[in-house]
Amino acid sequence: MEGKSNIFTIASRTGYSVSTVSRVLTGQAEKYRISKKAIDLISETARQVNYQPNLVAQSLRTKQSKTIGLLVPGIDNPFFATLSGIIIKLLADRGYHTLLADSRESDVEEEMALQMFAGRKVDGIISVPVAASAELHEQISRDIPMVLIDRHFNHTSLPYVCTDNYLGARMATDFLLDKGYKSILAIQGVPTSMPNQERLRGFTDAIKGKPVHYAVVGNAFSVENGHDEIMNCFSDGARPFDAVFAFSATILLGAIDAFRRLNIEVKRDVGIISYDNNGFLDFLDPAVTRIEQPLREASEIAVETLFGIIDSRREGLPEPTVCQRLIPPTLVVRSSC
Amino acid sequence: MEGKSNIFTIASRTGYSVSTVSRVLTGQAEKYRISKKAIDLISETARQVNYQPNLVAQSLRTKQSKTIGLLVPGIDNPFFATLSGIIIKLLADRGYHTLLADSRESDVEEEMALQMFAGRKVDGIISVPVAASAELHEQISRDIPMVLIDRHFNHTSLPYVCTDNYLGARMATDFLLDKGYKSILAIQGVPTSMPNQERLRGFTDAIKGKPVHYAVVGNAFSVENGHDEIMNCFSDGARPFDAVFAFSATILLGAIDAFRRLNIEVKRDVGIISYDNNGFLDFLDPAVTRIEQPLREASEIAVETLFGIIDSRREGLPEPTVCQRLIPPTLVVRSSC
DNA sequence: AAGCTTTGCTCAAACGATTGCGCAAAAATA
DNA sequence: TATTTTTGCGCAATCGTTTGAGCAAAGCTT
Repeated sequence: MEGKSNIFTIASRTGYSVSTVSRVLTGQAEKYRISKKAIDLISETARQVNYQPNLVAQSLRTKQSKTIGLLVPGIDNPFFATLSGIIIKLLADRGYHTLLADSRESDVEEEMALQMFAGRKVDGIISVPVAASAELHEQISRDIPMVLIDRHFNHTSLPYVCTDNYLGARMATDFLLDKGYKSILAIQGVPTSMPNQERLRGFTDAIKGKPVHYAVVGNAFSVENGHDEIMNCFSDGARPFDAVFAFSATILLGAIDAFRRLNIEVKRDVGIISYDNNGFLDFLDPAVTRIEQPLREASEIAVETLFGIIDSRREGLPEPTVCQRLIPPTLVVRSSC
Repeated sequence: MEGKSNIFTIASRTGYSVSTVSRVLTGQAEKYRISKKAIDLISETARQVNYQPNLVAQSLRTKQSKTIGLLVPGIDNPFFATLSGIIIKLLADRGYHTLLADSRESDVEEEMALQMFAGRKVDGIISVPVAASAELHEQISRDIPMVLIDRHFNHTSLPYVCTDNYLGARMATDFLLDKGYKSILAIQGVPTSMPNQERLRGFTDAIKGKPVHYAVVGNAFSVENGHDEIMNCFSDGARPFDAVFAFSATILLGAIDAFRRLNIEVKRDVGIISYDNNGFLDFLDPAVTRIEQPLREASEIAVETLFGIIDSRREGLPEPTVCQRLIPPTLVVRSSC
């Protein structure tokens, strides 16, 4: 009834010791040969007093919190929101709870979050890192199993599962080239971020040696950036490019908005292709051709990998070989180019 | 250095007792008249061994977890993603962490989440409830301070802060009427959900007594629902309505898609207005007139209210008067009607 | 010099669980 | 009946903190 029942309450009400109660309640009755009578009485009493184990005390004693820390750089970004939704569900299915932190693309907030995870004694961490250096992540991962998702570091032994941004960008660019576009404007996001670098590399590699004019501009995964760069390039009637490759859906939106202002019609006047998962892109007119990342698959692998490490460390087994996976994205063809 | 330093390590390295160390490290040095020498030595040693307090042990002892449970019905829904982002930030600013659970619109998952929050001894709960009955929420709220956001229950004393869905729907409908539309189709979401009921009431009240033809269809806050209902009503050239009021952005998208298939042009052939915050709606063509909910303001009030309860309970003061707020939404006029 | 205050710290008991070890009673075996 | 084995359970330490109470030494007062 009261929200204050603990293992001791049950012990005194049943006349058994706390040890026995604990063993029954944690399902260790067999192992310790508790009588059926005791089991029944204790279970029944526990139900009556509406016993809820104190997970804090449990964590302290067992050194298992049944909690995973999830660190994303912006939960309000639909991409990470979707990703989080999938991961939270996968964790819940395994009986784990999620402590969510948002670094908001700031490395000091990231550091605070990681320290908090460590203090909270989470059993594992799934992180979309923002820091330039792997140092802190590596340090923490010595104590706590960790896997990176969506972004990773160069030259690190941390396990990660990301989509192959290089490949995705090549696919996008090749598609444009196949369609016969002759001059392509790439609008990039944060230049230092790993996905951006890979996309850029994919783009330039794809275009290398082809008789195609191109340029790369931009510096943020934002609507404004997309808008501004289009305004710069296409103002006063200029038509320097016949196709645009937006490195994110946000950039794309800004670009579309700018084109509308400039009275340039997408598809007829200029082809457009974008990166990112975003079902919304289907509702634009024309619907936008894009590179989609297999979020579910990536999440599943990441979670799988994480528990692989957790389990092996718990058992004292040698760690599984570090999983560093790049998953190929898919090209979703619509009518924007 | 090692990740295993605790208060005891520091005690033995400095020669002081754990009590003294604890008091220094929790900033209670003054209060207990610890010498400056001790303070300096202990702090310095703590830094050297990279001491991180074990928050689990701390929670157990102090009965304060510095954690708030946040329960949403679908983190992958941009609306709740945005809301969560704001709330997480507000909590972090106050030094609180967020345990996020996703009920996925299921009341059994909601129940599990709430029980989990209770077991985890969170200091407070912010919930977007999905259950039909307030019972469980009310029960839990006796132990743990709680505030509802976005949705609430009828006849409950639980504090909540929601946007005024009735008012929003009236505003939307009045706007359509002012514009001279004569026959309006409302596509609703989950009929049993509180926001939907209020929106429906607002819609019918606004239309009552006006010389206007109308209908209400639909049953889910989904793209499919929007699509299907439009297909039903407008198929084979029928034009039974000159305006559509979509009760959510998802519904709206489905509707737009259907109109496109039917070769019906939004704005010229039919006016459209929508509910929900979604910056994306500005990038549709035409941009969609809509009712936006002041998420930031609501979140701030909710967090404020929650800490009001937390603080007063901690101090043993009488609880603040129950805060039940309806915040007026705003009409964002674009060109879709 | 005796008594009173202040200073600076330590002791030990919580918080609510888990768990290795041990032990009495009952049952089985000899 | 004496011994061994099994059954069923309890004792007490432990996880890493916090905190009320207490106490010796130093300083002050008269």
